[in-house]
Amino acid sequence: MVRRSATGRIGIADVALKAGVSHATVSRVMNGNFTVDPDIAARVRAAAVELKYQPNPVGRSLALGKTDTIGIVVPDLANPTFQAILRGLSRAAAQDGYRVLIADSFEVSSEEAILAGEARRRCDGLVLCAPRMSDAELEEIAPSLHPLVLINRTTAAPEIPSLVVDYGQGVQALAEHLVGLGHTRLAFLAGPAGSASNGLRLEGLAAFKASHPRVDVTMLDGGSDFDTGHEAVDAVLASGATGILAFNDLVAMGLMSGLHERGVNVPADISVTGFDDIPFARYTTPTLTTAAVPIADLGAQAWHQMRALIRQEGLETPGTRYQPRLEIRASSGPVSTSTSPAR
Amino acid sequence: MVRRSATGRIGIADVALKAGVSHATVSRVMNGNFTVDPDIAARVRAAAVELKYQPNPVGRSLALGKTDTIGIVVPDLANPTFQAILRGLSRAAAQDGYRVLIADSFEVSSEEAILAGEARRRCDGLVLCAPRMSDAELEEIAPSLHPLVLINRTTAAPEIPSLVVDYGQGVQALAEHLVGLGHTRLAFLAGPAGSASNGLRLEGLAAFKASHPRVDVTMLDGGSDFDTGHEAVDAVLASGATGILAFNDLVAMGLMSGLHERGVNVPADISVTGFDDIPFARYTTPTLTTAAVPIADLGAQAWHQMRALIRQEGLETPGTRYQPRLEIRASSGPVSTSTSPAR
DNA sequence: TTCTGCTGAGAAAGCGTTTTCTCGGTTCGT
DNA sequence: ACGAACCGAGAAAACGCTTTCTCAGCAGAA
Repeated sequence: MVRRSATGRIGIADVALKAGVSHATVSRVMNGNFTVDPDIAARVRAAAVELKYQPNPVGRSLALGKTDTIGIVVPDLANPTFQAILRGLSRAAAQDGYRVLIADSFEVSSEEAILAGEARRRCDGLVLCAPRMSDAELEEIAPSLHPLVLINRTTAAPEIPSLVVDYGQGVQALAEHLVGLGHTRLAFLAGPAGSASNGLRLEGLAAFKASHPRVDVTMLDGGSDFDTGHEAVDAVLASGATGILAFNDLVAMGLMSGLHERGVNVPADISVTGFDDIPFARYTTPTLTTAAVPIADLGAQAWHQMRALIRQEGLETPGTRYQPRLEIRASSGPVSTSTSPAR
Repeated sequence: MVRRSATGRIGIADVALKAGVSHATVSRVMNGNFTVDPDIAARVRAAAVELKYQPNPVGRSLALGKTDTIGIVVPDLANPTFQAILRGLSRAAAQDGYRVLIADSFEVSSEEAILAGEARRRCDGLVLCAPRMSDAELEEIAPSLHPLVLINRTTAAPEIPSLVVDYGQGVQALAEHLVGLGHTRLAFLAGPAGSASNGLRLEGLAAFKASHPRVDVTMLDGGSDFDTGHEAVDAVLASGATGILAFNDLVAMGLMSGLHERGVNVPADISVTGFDDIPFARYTTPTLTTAAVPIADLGAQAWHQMRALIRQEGLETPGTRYQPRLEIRASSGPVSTSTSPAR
C-alpha cells in the first residue's frame, strides 16, 4: 500500500504518512532545515530511505522558480567546434550541479530564434551560438532571453556577456605566416555566407590586404565541412594561389584530401592552413597548420559567465575576446619554385 | 500594469484578465480545445499575442505529468561515437517535438547510476550508454528507469529495448580481412578494461582464434583515445605483429601517427585497422580500414524505440543488433616480405 | 409551459513541491 | 506564578498550468 499519488510514483505525501508527520516537515528535512526535531528528522529520513523517495524535480522547479538546467543552442551538432563548446559547458555546469539541455538548429537561421525561446523557458539561462541570425533579430530577442551568454556574437546591450574568438586576428596571423614563407598569391576558402564568424574573418583579411598591397588574395566560395573543402579543389587550383586559408580545419582537411587525390603535394606545391585546431588537426597528413582556439575553455567560460548572471553577481567582465594562437605544423611551407603546381 | 505574477513573467492569469475570461478558457484556447466560442477564442488569442504570452513549460509539465524531454547518459562527450549517437538522437527526437538533456559521466562508473536516476526524474525517458556499470547494478536500476533504452548493453528484463553493435562480428571480419592479406601475427590494442563493448570484441576475437589456430593474436593494453594509440607504439612494435586491430578509429589514428614518427610505413610494414568509421577515418593518411557502424542511425533508432515506449505502443522489436560493415581502405595491405618491420 | 438535453464557460481541484502563516506548548524572566 | 518570548510543527497558500466538475442559459420536445 505504498503507491498513493495518481502518477504511481511515490511522493512527499507517502513519506509524510509513513513518518507520521506533515508534508511540510518532510520538505524541511529533505532540505536540511535545522528547525526540526532531530528525532523526527531521523524518522523522516528513515521513511524516505525505506520508500526510496526522491523529490520530484518538476514540482521543485515550480515552487522554487528554477530548474537547475541551462540550455544551449548550436547550429550544428556535427561540428567539432560546437561539440567542444558543449563539452566544456556541460562539464563546468555539472560541477555546479547544473545540467544542459541542447537544441540543434541545423544551420537554419529561422529556427534559431524559436529554439532559443523555447529552450530558455525550460531553463534558468541560455547559451546562444547563433551564427546565422541577423543582428536585428538578435538585438530584438536578446533581452527576453536573459540570463543569456552569447558565443561569437555581440549585442548592443552591454550587460549581456559575449565570448568571441578573434577570427580576424587569427586569419591575419595565418596570412602573415604564409607571406613569411614567400607566398604572394593567397586564396581564402570562405565559410557559409552570412555566418558571423566568417564575417570576422573577412574583416581580418581586409585589414591584411590593406597592409599588404602586393599580396594577391582571391576569395573563393566555400562552406564549413569536409565536403566543401573537397569540392573546392578545382576552384583552388584554378585560382593559381599557392597559399590557401581554409575557413576551418574541416574544410582544410577536405581540401588536402582532394589535393592528394590530384597528386598535388602539400606543402611542396600548395600550402594549406585551417582554423580551430580541432583534435584531429595534429593527426592529418601532413599535420595541419592552423590557428588554435581554446574552445573547450570557451565552453567553461560560458558557464562561469552564466553562473555569475544567475547568481546576479554581475562582476565578471561582460565581454571576453579569445586570441587564436598560431599553430605551425607541416601543411604550410616555403613557396614552391616551380611556376605552377603539378596537376 | 501587466506584471502580475511574483516571478515577473506574464502568466495565464494576465491573459485571462486582459481577455476578460477565466484561466480555464485561456488554457482551452491555447491547447486548441474547440468547445470554446470562436469570438472568445479570438479575443484570447489576441490578448496572448499582445502580451507575448508563452505558457510556462514547468507548470505544464507538472499538470500533464510529462516534460517532452528525454535524457541521455554518455560516458564521454569527447568521443565521436557518443557525439554521433547524441546527434542522431537529438535530431530524431526534435522531429517529434522532444528535447534532450545530456549527462556526461566522464567514464567514471560510479557516476553512471546516479546521473541516470537524476536525469530520468527530470525527463520522460532515458537513453543509457553506460559501458562501465556492472551487470548487477544495471539489472538493479533498470526497472526504475523505465522508459529506458540501452545502448550496447542488454538486460535480463525483456521489455527493455537494447541497441547493440555486434563488435564481436566486426572485429572478426577485420581479423579475417587481415588474414586474407597474408598476416599471421595480429595484435589487438584493447579498449578500457571493463568496458562492455571491449568485452564484445574480446569474445569475437576468442571465436576468431578458435577457428584460426595458426594465427597468433597478441593482446595489448590500451584505451579509447588518440593518446592511447600513440603511446602504444612501442608495445605494438615489440609484439612483432604485422596486423594491428585497434580498439577504435581514434586509437588507430594515434597509433598510425606514432608509427609514422618512427618511420614505419603503413600499410607496407604494418597494417592497421580501426573501428566505428568516424567521419575522419576517410581523411587520414593512409585512409583507415575500419568496421563501419551506422552510428547516427543508432541514435535515431534509440529515439524510435523510446517513442514507442512513451506512447506505450510496445510493438517494436525490443532488441536490435547492428552488424558493422567492413570498410576496406588504404591502411591495410598485404603482409610485408621483409621479416620484421623497419625500426 | 415545463421538463429534458445540451452547450459553453467559470469554479475548483489537482500535479508535487516549498514556504509563509499560525498556533499550541515550553521555557525563561521577574 | 503569570505573561512574554520562543520554538517546533501542522495548515494552508503559492508556483503555473490542465482538466474535471458544476451550473447557468438556452433550444427542442412533449
